[in-house]
Amino acid sequence: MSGAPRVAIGLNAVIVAVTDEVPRILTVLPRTGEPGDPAVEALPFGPLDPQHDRTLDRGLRRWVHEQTGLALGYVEQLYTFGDRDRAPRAQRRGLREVSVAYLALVRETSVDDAARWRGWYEFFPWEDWRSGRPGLIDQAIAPALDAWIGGASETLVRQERRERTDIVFGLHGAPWDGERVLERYELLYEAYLVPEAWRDRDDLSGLPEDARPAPPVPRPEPLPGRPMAADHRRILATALGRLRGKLKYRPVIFELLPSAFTLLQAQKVVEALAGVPLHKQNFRRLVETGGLVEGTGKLDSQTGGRPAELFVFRRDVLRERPAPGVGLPHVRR
Amino acid sequence: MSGAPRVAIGLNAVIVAVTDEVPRILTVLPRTGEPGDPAVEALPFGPLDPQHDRTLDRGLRRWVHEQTGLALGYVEQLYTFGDRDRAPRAQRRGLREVSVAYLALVRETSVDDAARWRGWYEFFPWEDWRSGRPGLIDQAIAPALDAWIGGASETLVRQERRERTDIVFGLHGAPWDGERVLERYELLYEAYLVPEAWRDRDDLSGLPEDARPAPPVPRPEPLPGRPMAADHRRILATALGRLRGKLKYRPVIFELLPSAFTLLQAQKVVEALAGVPLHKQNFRRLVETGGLVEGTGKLDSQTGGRPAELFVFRRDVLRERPAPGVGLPHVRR
DNA sequence: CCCATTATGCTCAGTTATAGGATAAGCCCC
DNA sequence: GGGGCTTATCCTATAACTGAGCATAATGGG
Repeated sequence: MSGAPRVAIGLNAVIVAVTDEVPRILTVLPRTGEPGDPAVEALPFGPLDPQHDRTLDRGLRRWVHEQTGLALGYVEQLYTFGDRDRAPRAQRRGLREVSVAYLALVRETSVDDAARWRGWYEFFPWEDWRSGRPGLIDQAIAPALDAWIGGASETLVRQERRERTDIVFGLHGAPWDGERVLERYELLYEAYLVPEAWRDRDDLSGLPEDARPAPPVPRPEPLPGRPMAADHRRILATALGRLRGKLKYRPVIFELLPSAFTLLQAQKVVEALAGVPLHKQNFRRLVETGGLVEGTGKLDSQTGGRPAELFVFRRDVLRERPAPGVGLPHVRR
Repeated sequence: MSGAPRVAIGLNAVIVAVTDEVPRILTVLPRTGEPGDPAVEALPFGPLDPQHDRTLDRGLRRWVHEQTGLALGYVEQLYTFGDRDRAPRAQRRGLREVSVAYLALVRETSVDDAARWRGWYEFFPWEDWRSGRPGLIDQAIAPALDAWIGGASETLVRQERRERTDIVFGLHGAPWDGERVLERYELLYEAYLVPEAWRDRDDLSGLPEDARPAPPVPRPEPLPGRPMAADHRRILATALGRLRGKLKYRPVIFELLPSAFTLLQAQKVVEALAGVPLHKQNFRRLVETGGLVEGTGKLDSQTGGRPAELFVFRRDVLRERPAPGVGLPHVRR
């Protein structure tokens, strides 16, 4: 390492939109790839201008607008990532990069060429249960994790690994918890089942390894799911988990919907993010009796069947009820 | 301001314990007070060692232990505070201080002389509803906020202020939401009802003020509630709000309880943090049928009445149910 | 005009939450 | 040793909510 490390602070944005029932996030192609690298996309990233950015989120809005042309509306701080090994390349330059990640919800619009929309589940194919339990889990993930569990020499370690995989992936009778997105990704990372694990290891070769467990031999096949630069897929997982949790107690979907919408549109947005199908009549009952929406009397006849009434979000609900959300059902077994 | 501002990163800890039904947090007396300042306490604060602290929370644990002798158990990242004006004194030295705040839950123990335990509600007297709605709200807060609302010259601004005070303080028929701790503090800050608002303003004199609204004339009496250094009371408010939310869906109280406890002890801890009284029989049913605890068969006869059974936390519950928590009732009107 | 399609209204049973009555098992005091 | 106080524990009545599905309504397309 070259000299005493400095600390740099940056801002990451997970910018979410839902169109055509697909949840999407905005990615960029970082220009700073190393020669010969495959082109891995990254989350939009920008520095904090300590003099002029009055708050962190204003700084974020500023450079997101500069980089992509997007003017962000709803923005919420997500988490601050500061692990020493989170950005091995910066680390080799003697820089400790701490990044404050934000979640932004927008209505999808076209963006500058430098950026593009990507389906969220391209990065986490195992998170989309809208058509039932993804086959990927039983076909690829569970066997690979079994191999990882068996790769531990000590019984106790094997037991811990088994317990953890069961909980986070809902195996052997444990329920599936849609919010544990990050725990699932981190487990796959530790088990060397995502490409980032190997890449980071290579990037760190020569540095002290602390207590990092030995990688499995033979090297397992990486799972489907698009990798990202640095720890950005971890940030993305954090965002999805947080958003899924937030849906239940804050009316955030309306940030993603047009000002007037049908109830099915709203339901599809919730399903897209939660990753589970919902019961139509109950969803309707929930948002209507919960006072979250009010009918406009206008109809949308683009439905293919009976025209649907257009609804608008009732802002007053924030005043009336402490925690209005849409409430997701538990996935039953 | 002296030269181009640099960015410094620090870590703050909100360390919580509950003893004798009083929720407490650990404070320190910063040695860096300006001459003539009244002694304002601060949250424990320490730097990140970019070279040796592998993760942010390890850095936190390191210096918390060095400063106070405490070895932290449960630690969770809270929020990252980076407003330019959050630490006016550092700012005048040309430093942009970004601070990552953590929440730690411990069982109260004695600490080094440099630190001391303070009741949480000393800082937020209006948050403790265990004996009913605090008189402070109607006697002092509501009138002071009324004056602030009336102090706006434009009707629209007055309307917004009215709406906001109603929502966050549960006035004029709006429900009280125990989680809006930060919103309440920030409202009081904006209304110049907490000492920090005036202090920060004085500290910033000479600097550009942007769109900061003019302070009210005449200067209102500050409300009861102990002030803190910099924006630490804001951090504290964030922590209380987050903890109150978390109680509902994660079994965090057990971090604050001894390994064996009676159900009433557990209930009192929840009440202390949530700030509301709970129905005893229902609390018992909730934690018992929720599988959060299991009886040990041993009895505690220190109760003053019939001896209570001692219970322990069932770790297995994390495996069985996605979101086990104790569930707080809504405050009804 | 029949049919496919989507919207919307309604029911029903099972579950969960709120509130409180009733009883149990200690202690203190006389 | 019994009455009264205190806290623990069990249990029930009622209300509210949830998940699931049936039935009907309103379109457009052959």
